[in-house]
Amino acid sequence: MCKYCIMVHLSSQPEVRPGTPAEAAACCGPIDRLLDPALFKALCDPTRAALVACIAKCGRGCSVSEVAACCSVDTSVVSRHLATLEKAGVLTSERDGRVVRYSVRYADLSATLRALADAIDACCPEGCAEGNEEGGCGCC
Amino acid sequence: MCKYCIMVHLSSQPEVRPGTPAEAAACCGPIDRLLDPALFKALCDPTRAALVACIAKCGRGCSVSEVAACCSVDTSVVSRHLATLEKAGVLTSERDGRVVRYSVRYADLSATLRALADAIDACCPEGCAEGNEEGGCGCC
DNA sequence: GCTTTGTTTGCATGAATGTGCAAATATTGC
DNA sequence: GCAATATTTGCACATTCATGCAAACAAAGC
Repeated sequence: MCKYCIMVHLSSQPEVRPGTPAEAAACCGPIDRLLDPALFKALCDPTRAALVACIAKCGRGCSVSEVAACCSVDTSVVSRHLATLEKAGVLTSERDGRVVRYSVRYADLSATLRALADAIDACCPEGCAEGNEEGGCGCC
Repeated sequence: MCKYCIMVHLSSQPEVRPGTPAEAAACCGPIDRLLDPALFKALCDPTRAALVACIAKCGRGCSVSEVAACCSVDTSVVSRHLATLEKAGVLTSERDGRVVRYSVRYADLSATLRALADAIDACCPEGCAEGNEEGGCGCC
């Protein structure tokens, strides 16, 4: 619990919610960790997004040259994009001889997105998600 | 259903799944629409992500100057960032006299993220999500 | 009308980034 | 060892973009 939330708790106010954006910024909640710019940075490029969708729909490990055959950019560019996506945790790579196969980390990726969705709903004052009415918000 | 999937269906193969990334790219599924680079582009900047988290935790409409007090960048920069986030569908704005209040579109944002998570799971060949064993994948 | 406050826009600048080409590296088969 | 195939890296280039400052615009109060 952050400094602000402790303060509010000590004053035993029923609604635990920062009153201003400045207080909210000082109040650390699940959304701070889950709203990770690094993940979005990996997916914000149209070419990279297309590569992820392509590999995801293929449903198996795909080599760099296989993936490069799908899009209009150079193989070296695809290689760099796939490395970027792996570093961001979207893909995994596996070397098989000369070939490097990239596959989507389905479970990790979807779990991260659902956790973020939960964190966003927990911040919703009108209770977008259920189980948000027991006093205090779930944002901190 | 895309051209590839129709072809596969007509040949009555049990497993509806593109065999190569090239076929997968030609196969349009839910993930193609949901893996939208525009949304990620809005959230990929650290400053913008912090602004969203800040407004989300605050739980109410926040003015530009209020939000600007939270971070170290100029008010004009915050104004531009908030406009960008609104255009991407993350925030909504409402004018109240001189003040423009931005709030998070909680329900829309979390629903989009969950739909993407579902689409990713539907592509998973090992059935990360349940209800994926009735023959054929959910990627197309 | 004038002033004040809040927000947006024009402009310049520096940094980051996507891309292609060529070269280098890695691995397999001969 | 040598050739062929697959991937990565170095380099250059063009574009995008985040940022700050100043000016313009909008709305309220006097």
